[in-house]
Amino acid sequence: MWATSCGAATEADHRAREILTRVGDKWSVIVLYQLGEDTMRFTELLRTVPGISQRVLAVTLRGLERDGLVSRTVHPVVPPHVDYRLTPLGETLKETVTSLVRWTHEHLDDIDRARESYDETNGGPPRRPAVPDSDLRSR
Amino acid sequence: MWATSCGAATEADHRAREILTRVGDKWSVIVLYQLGEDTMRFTELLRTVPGISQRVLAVTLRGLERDGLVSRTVHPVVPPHVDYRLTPLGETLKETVTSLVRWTHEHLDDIDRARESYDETNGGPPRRPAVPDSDLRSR
DNA sequence: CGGTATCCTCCTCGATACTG
DNA sequence: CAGTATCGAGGAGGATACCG
Repeated sequence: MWATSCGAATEADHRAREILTRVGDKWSVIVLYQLGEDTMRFTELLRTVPGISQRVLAVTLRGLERDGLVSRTVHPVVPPHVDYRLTPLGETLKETVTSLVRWTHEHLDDIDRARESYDETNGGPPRRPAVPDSDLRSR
Repeated sequence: MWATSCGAATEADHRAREILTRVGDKWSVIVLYQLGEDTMRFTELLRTVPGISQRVLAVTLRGLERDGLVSRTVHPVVPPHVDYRLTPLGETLKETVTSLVRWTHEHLDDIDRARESYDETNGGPPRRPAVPDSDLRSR
């Protein structure tokens, strides 16, 4: 229903690609995965997803919330307490996300080996374009 | 096994996130999905994945090939004939990718609605940082 | 046909600092 | 605790041109 022999850029295709961009985004998948395990607070996510910055986590959560995948609950206490959890819609994605993450863990080694052998036959790992040094413009 | 309460940035986690970046990349998922349907030639993919540029398709395929997910077969004829298809490793990802794409199509409307209602309660869709208008340089 | 080579432009992400 | 504001660097991706 998608891979029609004719490659017309339908509206649905365009939208689908847009959504995939969100779902496929670097951090969204991980955050969704974590929330699939349990309801979590902001700082908890910040710790559990090491490497993510405060700002990016905030942006990511906002995006997921806007898409209706994650809900945000503020408990009016002090200090503030905010819970994030999957919405029913988010739950429908849970299995797919889980299998994606699981696949990744199961095949880390395969990919490592594939890359090694690829880099061997071709010359080394993908090289940087080699900065022309004369690129440092006025600052 | 992943969501350990302690959020130490293990090597595996780091690698896993790297792989997710590849798998979750905008175009990779779509290309993998297409190749899941059938073996395809370069130009065929170029048409079937409307919106992708020649360069980006080439880069994407190179990446997938390096990761051992896609194989490239050159038939020494003129004009050149090159086939791309999933490797056995790529096949192991097929189901997950398919369900991801299917989910996307099934929930396009849900997401649209969620965004609308979100944008309604908050002020309009996420705005651009407001281009300082004096940014429109010569074109 | 199936790519590379360049160039250039956003847009994402990270670091840092400040606030309710 | 849970964010927002600001800034700056880098990479992803598009347009275009050319090659085997």
